[in-house]
Amino acid sequence: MGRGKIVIRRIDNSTSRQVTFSKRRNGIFKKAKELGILCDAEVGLVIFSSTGRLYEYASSSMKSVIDRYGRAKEEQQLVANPNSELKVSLNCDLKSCRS
Amino acid sequence: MGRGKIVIRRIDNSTSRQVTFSKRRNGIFKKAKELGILCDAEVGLVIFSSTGRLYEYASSSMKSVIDRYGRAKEEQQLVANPNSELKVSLNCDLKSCRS
DNA sequence: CGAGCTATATATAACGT
DNA sequence: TACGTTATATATAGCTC
Repeated sequence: MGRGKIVIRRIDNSTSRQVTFSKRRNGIFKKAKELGILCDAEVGLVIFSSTGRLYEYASSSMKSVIDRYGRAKEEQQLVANPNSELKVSLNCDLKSCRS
Repeated sequence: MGRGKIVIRRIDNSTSRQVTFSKRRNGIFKKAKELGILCDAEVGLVIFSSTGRLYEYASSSMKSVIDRYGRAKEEQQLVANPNSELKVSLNCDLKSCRS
């Protein structure tokens, strides 16, 4: 998206990499916000630059996103590896929640 | 970006919302991957659709991103609220790491 | 440097099937 | 309803200041 087409590989020149990082970081944060609003989704985005600096965006709060992520992952594990008497009822509950 | 300009507000029609969600989700994941590669950044993206389904992308692993996020947040707290004898040495260390 | 400025490359909204 | 298509809106690469 620009004057010339680029190949997606690490930008060697440090200055160019910083400039591109700044521009694209702004772009992806905007996209994340739009997705959250347009589609009523909960979005969490964490980015560490190559210099180690943290940038973040969450449509709600990062804590909320990470907590929910942990719970969702636990559910995935249970469904993939059912090993308790909760299997049947849990599967039913999950399926009924899906669109 | 399309046949018509849209306003960024929640899409009321459920079907349209799902379609837009699917397209934009793909788009933002692509952007996240490109940013990670081009700029040598560590990226973590978590999205919960309005139906509650989880979608995720991490340039490394989500665990790595979340762990690093937690550590970065702790550092931010320490720098913002210095309340220990570690203040001076920690500030020095952090500053020397910045570009 | 960091902040704009276009020309182009991409993403995607509105339609077709 | 889920997939292609394509006209348009956006993002952004390379420059300029």
